[in-house]
Amino acid sequence: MAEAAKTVKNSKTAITPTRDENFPEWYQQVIKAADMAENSPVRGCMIIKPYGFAVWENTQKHLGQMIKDEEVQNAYFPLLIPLSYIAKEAEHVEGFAKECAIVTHHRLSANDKGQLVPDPASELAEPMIIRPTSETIIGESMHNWVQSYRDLPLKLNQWCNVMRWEMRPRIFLRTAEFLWQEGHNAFATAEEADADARRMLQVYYNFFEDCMAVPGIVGVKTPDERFPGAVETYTIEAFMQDGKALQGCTSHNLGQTFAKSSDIKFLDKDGTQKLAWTTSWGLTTRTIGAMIMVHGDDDGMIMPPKMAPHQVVILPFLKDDSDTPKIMAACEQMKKDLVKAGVSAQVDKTEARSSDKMWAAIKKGVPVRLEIGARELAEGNAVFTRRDLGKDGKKIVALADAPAEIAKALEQMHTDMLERARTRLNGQISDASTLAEVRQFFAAEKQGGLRIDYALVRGNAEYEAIAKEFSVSTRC
RNA sequence: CGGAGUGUAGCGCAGUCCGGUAGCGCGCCAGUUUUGGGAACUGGAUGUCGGGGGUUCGAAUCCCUCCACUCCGACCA
Repeated sequence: MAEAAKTVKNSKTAITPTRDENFPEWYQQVIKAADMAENSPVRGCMIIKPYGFAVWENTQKHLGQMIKDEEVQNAYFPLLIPLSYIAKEAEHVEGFAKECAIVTHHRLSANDKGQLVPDPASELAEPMIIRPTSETIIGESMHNWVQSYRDLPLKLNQWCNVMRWEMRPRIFLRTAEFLWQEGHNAFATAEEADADARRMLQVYYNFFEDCMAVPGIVGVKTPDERFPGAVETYTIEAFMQDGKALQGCTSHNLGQTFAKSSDIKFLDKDGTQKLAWTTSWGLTTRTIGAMIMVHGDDDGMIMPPKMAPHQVVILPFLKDDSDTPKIMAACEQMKKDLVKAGVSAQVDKTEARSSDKMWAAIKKGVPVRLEIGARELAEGNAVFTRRDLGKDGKKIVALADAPAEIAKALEQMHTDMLERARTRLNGQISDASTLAEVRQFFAAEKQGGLRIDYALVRGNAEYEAIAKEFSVSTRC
């Protein structure tokens, strides 16, 4: 009887329901259990909590550097865009009109019932929209800044928030307000622009693999799914554990569409006025959702080491009060040694019981847990566990070797996570055994609230054929 | 924005049909014993019953209305 009860307890997962039982619900529970984000009083807008925001900060850190390495400069443009700007490009208007928030007044005043209302006297001569994307307002600056071919290429990026009034919001994946970086580049020739759109997609691809441990599948959007106004939209699709694809980020070759509407002209070497060619490329907080759905398990989040708010959590095991100062000092010293070895670490100083601290770390997906108690100090050992290997992944090393060993383990963990995700992805796609099934797979429309676009594995002739049919490319 | 469902303590829920003192489990706080993959006992605190309006002696419960969330559609750069 007691035996049976114990079995049940041990087999319990931290997250209910499990991935198999209800994937969308599992996703939300993981976010809650990891304390990453929550819904806000404002419809469709999320509150990103410190543990979730730290993941975004790591995105800014790693991807931000990769973008700078492409000789792109950071800048900042206004949140509000005059309505006339966005109205300059017909297709663009068509694409965004239905989800724009509009600012029409600049002041409140009390009406005769004492309620605060927009002051009728403060109505703006021209309404402003809250940016859903910044092509038009950055185009206006490019118009001013570009005179000569010597001013090109001009490469700008901004980290900001944008707003798209989504009807069915979903935390991280589709929110009315979200954070992103948007890059906007201008070139003198069509060839340079297309090469740039592809190169920036490659930057994202590298970020997906090298930092998020998410294997990407590169594709080109079909004409009706292109960014409004774009000549070509390149995309990276990531595959979730439920077999669905999620658009991770996009890179657009905008041709001369926006150069035309914003009048971005330059005097070329040959003395003639020419229109510039532009690109834009963006990656949003949605990728955090993708990371969760690619890596999480039934005990919660598993953070890829490079994206983890802290890579190691040091768990002090305290029993006897007299040992406490000694153990805490050892933990703090270990934290310093880890930092010296290039590993970010945090000591769990909460008063929770050891097992609760451990479960908190498991649910948050901290890559490595390091246990330090009286036993370790007495034996001169350190016990650490990789989150992705479960309780069987415990490793015992000499206390002094721990920092180096953990640094090594984190690297291996990244490799393993990427490999695991890639194997799963290949399995999902090769499950479709006939050409008809594969075609159906790529042509599939929305399922369970997540959009399925299209994707394919590179280097397979059959998939290549389908790729052609669905206007998907295997390389960028 | 169309269809369906839900809103009661921090979380998960019962109570609503048939109006009559606001409940349960977990969590939280205090204490004791415990402590290395989710501890046990004892005691305790916590509610504009989503908001507003109406019916009634009396509303979580009935009626109207608004709001939010979840799922299914539509939309999705």
